[in-house]
Amino acid sequence: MADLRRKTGPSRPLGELTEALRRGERRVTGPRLAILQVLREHRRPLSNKEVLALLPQGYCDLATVYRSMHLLRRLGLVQRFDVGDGVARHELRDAGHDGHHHHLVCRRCAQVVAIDCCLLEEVERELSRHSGYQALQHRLEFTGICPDCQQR
Amino acid sequence: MADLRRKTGPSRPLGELTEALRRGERRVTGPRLAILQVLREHRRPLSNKEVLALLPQGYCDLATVYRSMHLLRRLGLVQRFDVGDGVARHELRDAGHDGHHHHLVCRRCAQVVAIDCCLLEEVERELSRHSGYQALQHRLEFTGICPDCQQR
DNA sequence: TCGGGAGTTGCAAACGATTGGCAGTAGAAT
DNA sequence: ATTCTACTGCCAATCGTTTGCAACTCCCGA
Ligand SMILES: [Mn+2]
Ligand SMILES: [Mn+2]
Ligand SMILES: [Zn+2]
Ligand SMILES: [Zn+2]
Repeated sequence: MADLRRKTGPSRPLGELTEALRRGERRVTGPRLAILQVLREHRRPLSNKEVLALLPQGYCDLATVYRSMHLLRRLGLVQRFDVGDGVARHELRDAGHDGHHHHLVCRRCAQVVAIDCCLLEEVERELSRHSGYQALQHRLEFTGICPDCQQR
Repeated sequence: MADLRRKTGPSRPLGELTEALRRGERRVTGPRLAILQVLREHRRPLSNKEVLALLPQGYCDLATVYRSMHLLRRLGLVQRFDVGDGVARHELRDAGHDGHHHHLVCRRCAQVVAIDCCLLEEVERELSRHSGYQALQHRLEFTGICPDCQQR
């Protein structure tokens, strides 16, 4: 089995991201640029509130973060994650391949381990053949107790 | 690869379920029995509202459904699913093994295909070794376009 | 069979995340 | 600079879920 741990590479350049906006007939605004910067600098699933908090003081409204995140997702720039606590989180996608990936989250302290490789392509093909469903996608998240939290 | 489709067996008997309640120092009440009946008769992920609607008219309160579902989950009798639409769903666990399973849901009509086997035990072992995390669990759901919806 | 007490329930208010309306603001093309 | 719209801030509205509390009921022991 391949190494499951993820070696996070550098984020794709900001210019490439704004280019995606223009291609989508969307405007490159202050709030959107700032949100992209935050996502580029913090490469882990962030809630919209967290994104807002990481923005310059009072820089934009929470509703704008929500709307921007919807847009970025429609454009395929971010991936959405649901841990099951009723709060959506987003993370910038890597360049190249479709960039989707998965996580291992500690159930006590929420520490996150990123998982680089996805082992479900073959499963998806088989599942598609059996079920007749097409254009399969999946969401997969692991939880566990991290080494630190085990010592208590 | 094993057959991914799930052959749903009969539900575990009601007596076995109420026994679990008693073992957990909990009382076997009218609402809890009725909710268990609904879960036994509809073996697919149900939202709390759906469960309430399937109950005899005005039988119990939505808050009671929520509280009961929490309890059933703590006792390990039901499994919770999050499709990503902000609504939690629950399904009765099978007897025997830990009973967890996964689904393939159509993104257009929400038709559900149950997936019997879980192929992630080996992955979890490997992931635990690499990361040091313990007591791993996972949530995995597939989506796609079902055969019916493809013809449009 | 008959209390009594802890566990449960119904009802409504509270909550937190997310969305929608709307009038004013600001990209960007001309 | 002008103009056309997309976009934003502000705030109310939604929606799923949780919680406080008084009334009720399951269950055990007398
Ligand atoms: Mn990640
Ligand atoms: Mn199922
Ligand atoms: Zn994957
Ligand atoms: Zn599994």
